[in-house]
Amino acid sequence: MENNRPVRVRFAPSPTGRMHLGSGRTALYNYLLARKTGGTFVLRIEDTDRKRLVPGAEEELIEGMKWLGINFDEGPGIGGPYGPYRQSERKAIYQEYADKLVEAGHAYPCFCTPDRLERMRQEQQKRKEPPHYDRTCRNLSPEEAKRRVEAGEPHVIRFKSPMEGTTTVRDVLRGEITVENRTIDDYILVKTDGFALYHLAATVDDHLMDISHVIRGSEWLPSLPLHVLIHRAFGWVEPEYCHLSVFLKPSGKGKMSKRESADLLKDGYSIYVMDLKELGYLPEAVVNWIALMGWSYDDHTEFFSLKDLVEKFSLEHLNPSPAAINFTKFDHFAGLHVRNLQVEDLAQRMKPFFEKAGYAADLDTLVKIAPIVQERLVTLDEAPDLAGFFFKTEILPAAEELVPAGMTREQALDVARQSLAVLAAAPELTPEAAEAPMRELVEKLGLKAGQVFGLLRVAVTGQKVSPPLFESMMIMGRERVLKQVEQAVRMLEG
RNA sequence: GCCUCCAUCGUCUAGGGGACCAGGACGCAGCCCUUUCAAGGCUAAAACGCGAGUUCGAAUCUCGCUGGAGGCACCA
Repeated sequence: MENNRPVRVRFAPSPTGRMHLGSGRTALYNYLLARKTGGTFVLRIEDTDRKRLVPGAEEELIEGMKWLGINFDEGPGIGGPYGPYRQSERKAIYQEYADKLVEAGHAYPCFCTPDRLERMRQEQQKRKEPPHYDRTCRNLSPEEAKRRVEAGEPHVIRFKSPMEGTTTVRDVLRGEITVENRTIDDYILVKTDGFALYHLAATVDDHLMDISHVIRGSEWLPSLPLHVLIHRAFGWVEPEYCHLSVFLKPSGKGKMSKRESADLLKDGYSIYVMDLKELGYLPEAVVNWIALMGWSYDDHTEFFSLKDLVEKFSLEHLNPSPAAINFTKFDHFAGLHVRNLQVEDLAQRMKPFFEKAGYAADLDTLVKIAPIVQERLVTLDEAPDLAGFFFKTEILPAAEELVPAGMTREQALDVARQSLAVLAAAPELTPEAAEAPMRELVEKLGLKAGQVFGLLRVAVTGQKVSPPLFESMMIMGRERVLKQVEQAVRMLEG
């Protein structure tokens, strides 16, 4: 099915909202196929609807792709031989091609008012008919239509779709799909204001930009016959089409709504790519996770870097059925990729999150901390909770937390005093030098390691949960550690 | 309502007529390891939607049903 000839593919989002996981995956698959085949990945902005334009959306989109590591070869900002790459800058091109279609008899001007169309639709609804244009203006003579257009009468351009027969299209994932032509409406190609609508603009651009494979969301599948018909009306050969399954909400019941997306954030999740960055997820994890929603490599390999994916990706292993978003599995991948990082890299990436939490974290210390927090993190955002104490000027545990479960305050005091003596006597506070004498003390006292180390953990870090105790003490330094334990003794005395 | 697509453990999936009393992963439960939290290791429970047909043989092919999803704008 798929050879390895260099493809020309495009990701064609409209800047009408935030970049979500679904668009991220579409961009990713396009990118992967382009890199895999040594082809070209084009970014095209579909901004023909000026009313729905959201300021900053294009910027966030490009930022999101950059964060994920999905770089495009041609597009806004960097240009290319097939530009411009914003459809709003291509208005004249669509007008020209719409005219060609009218001249060739494949399209016609329609003078019906939005008002009339609305009434028509309502009646059709009432009669339980599918909403469609009744083709009134299709029957106008070309002469009359031309005269009214030249008289300046407001009009749209509609596609003259065949009224009988069938149209067969091909989708890479689904094979041949045949539809009855009578179910294909005379869709509007150009609006009254002269702007092209998606169906015309995308089709013309895909041809003009020499796109070989259209990989897009399956919400476009129903309009595929129309797009193919437009290509054919021009006498063009259509590209290969590949419609990706949709992402469903975690319950599997339908697509995610705006409301539900907002609720998600309260649980520390989001379907918006840049939110995930903010939440401390690694882009590597996002890529790995979404790549595997609708694509698989074999029956056991799940950990992939972007580079791995470029090497392994192919259209054959795509799955046509919808996939429910599963954030629990995402967390799993997030953890795997944190653990996969080089220590220096992890330190570097944690830095902004420590700073955001109000800690003046220096890179040298973060490099020391990284190995002991690495296997405990799912997101970078969790790092300051776990290891912020290293940067605190004052660590003040609550006195009652210094008393381990099943122990009296007096017993705890005794343990603290003896621990302090042992630690102070140790040549240095490294795991090698301090752990063995401490364990001897535990044995001598007839206690469990957890009891003694738990007390010390709270005394030294101020936390009940922390990275491994002796490693932490080494990073903190002898002086601070002893000061903390002395403080604990005083607190237990008082 | 109409059109189209989809259908394997709760979820993501492997599977493409015999290798499948269906494999992996997440999660869940239990156990091991253990100074907390993790990580890691082991074990368990857990699926071919239903019905016909084709075939010596069907999770795999065909049809029907059911269920789910998407689409039906002077949005993309």
